[in-house]
Amino acid sequence: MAKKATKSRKSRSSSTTAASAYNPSTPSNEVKSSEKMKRSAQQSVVSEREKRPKSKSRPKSKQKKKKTKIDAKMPKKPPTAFFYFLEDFRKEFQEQNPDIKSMRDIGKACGEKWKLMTYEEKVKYYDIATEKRAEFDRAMAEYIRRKESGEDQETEDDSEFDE
DNA sequence: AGATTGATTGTTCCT
DNA sequence: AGGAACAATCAATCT
Repeated sequence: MAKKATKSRKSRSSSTTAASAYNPSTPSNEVKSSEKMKRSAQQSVVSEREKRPKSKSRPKSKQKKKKTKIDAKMPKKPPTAFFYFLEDFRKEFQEQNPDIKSMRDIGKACGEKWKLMTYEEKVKYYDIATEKRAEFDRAMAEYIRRKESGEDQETEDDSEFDE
């Protein structure tokens, strides 16, 4: 039933689709207002964020490492629904399988179960991810704004204290 | 000791 | 239309 949750993207404009499906209490009005702005901001950020350090690090694997601390100001990609499910599933999984501590094994178990889950169950996590992305977009827009406004500011007094 | 990998799916962007 | 890449996490592995 229901159409496939994997509606692909287009979430930005119709992101409310999935959410409204099970939660029709979410009016979509103001969204259009910012839609324009968000789009512009996003594209701008993309250029910046897509600056792939080709020489810096190119993992032979697909998933490159996280090389931590690159741009703390840059909003990282929000976790997907699956990741939220992982966070929750991990707890139970560790309780049931205290022997297994590696995320690798858990990930496999999660992936397997994830596929077994129904749309209703998954939609719950999809909603979280959807909202998170909305916030992410906003954070990104602000990030760009700040960057364009004056990146020179950079007040990092709190950071260099403890050393 | 610090950096990196490995594994999962979802989302996103670019070509 | 599809592929490439990255998102969290933590133990294990490598240098």
